[in-house]
Amino acid sequence: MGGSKKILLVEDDPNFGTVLKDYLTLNDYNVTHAKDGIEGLIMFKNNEFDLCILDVMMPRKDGFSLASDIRGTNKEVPIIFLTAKTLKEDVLKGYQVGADDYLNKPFDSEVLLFKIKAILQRKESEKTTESEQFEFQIGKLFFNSKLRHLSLGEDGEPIKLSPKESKLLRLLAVHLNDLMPRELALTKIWRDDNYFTSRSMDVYIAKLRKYLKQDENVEILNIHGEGFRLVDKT
Amino acid sequence: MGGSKKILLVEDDPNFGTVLKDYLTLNDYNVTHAKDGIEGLIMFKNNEFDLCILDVMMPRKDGFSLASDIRGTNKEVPIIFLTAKTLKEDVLKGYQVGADDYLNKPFDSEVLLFKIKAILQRKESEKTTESEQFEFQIGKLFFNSKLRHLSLGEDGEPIKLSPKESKLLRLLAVHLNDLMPRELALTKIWRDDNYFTSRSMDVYIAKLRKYLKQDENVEILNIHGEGFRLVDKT
DNA sequence: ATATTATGTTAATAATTGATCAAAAAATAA
DNA sequence: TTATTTTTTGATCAATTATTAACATAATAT
Repeated sequence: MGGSKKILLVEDDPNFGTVLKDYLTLNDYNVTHAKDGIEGLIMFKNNEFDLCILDVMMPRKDGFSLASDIRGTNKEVPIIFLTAKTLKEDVLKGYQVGADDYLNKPFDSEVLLFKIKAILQRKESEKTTESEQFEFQIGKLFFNSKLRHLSLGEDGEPIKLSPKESKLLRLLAVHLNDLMPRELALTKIWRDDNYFTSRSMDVYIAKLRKYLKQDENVEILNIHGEGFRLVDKT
Repeated sequence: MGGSKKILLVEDDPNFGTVLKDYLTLNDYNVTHAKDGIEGLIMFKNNEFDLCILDVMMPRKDGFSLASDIRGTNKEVPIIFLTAKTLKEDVLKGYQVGADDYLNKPFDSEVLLFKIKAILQRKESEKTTESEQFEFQIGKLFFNSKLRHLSLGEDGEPIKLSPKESKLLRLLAVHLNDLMPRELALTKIWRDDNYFTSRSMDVYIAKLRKYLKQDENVEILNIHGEGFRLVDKT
């Protein structure tokens, strides 16, 4: 089945895990079942998943720790926690680590399906808005967001950009000559919108401005309170 | 306080409702408390809310029914249900009617805060995708409400407008040659209709009039006690 | 006619947001 | 580990924006 979404299920209870896997498989999801956090992380790194369902209490590496690691490499993939505990600290910890949803065991499987569907739909509509374009020409500058190279002319000696520099420039380039909302960058790249991430972003804008000085027709303008605009006056 | 989000809280238990309202207010939300579904619906129709928190079991009109009515006029606003019941049918019903989240009473208030924050952030970033009209031509003037630019001719040197200036001009432009009720601007832009916001709006009208002088055929007229009218005599 | 309320406008002030440099902290590679 | 790169944070300054006061005129009602 080609179009089925890939789910990473990390659950140490073999019975429950198997049942859940079968249930999801029956509902047309492509499920990979990892037995603990360590295994989960390895599988995550070696595959591309559309969604992660993590048990919280697991030997070797708990769900929170795993979620942090996952977020370390991927700030996009939706995460759902399964937990027997209803402790407030746990719930908060979950949201802090970037959970998309939370389910207390025992839960109804139909509810889980609903949530999965809702979350995947949300992500889907976000994704279609922005293509996976990674090569841009901005004035005389050539920018490859995958290689993180910025060069003057197609084969000038490239400046190497850091991951965040590159992601930010890419977002700006996608919205060339148009507004790139501050919030968009903060939620997409920093995954949190607060005073500090906002300051951090400003620092990156300053860095990019330096790089872009190579072409005097290219600049990043601020729209106060809204965001930034990468303009090409050529 | 300008930036505080407006929450409609519909809860029939007076004690619980008041406590919750106070708690949210303390956390910088602007809370309107309705005592039952009917009152909630009236309030919803007369205001602009960023989020609705609805109790499920209420006299006169239950939360689901209210949610349907709300969705009837607004498909965007996030809805959180509060419920004592944990019935699966209820949860599904809630999601079907367009709930964004679900909380079982008793819940921890900090968790609620987290959810509110998460949901509002999500909606905020979705909003930027929205395709609202943002380009207007008024006489010889070209106005882009997203970039907050006003220029004489399609590519004249643009005047930069402030956020409120831009929002107000946009509302006027949407109602070009027609009445733009004072109340509309106050609820939509200032999110509060009182003496001070009203005076503030007058200040902004004065500012806009200055900008619009660029085209002698464009002006803002007052309709005493009603609002303003942006006219293009061309 | 006059009291009252609504609007017009300018300017001062307060509050928010952004730019930039430098240093600390954290993450990653050698 | 140590070295290097990347990211965050702090501090300071600059720019922008929103609100309010003050004083004006205009419209309406009694």
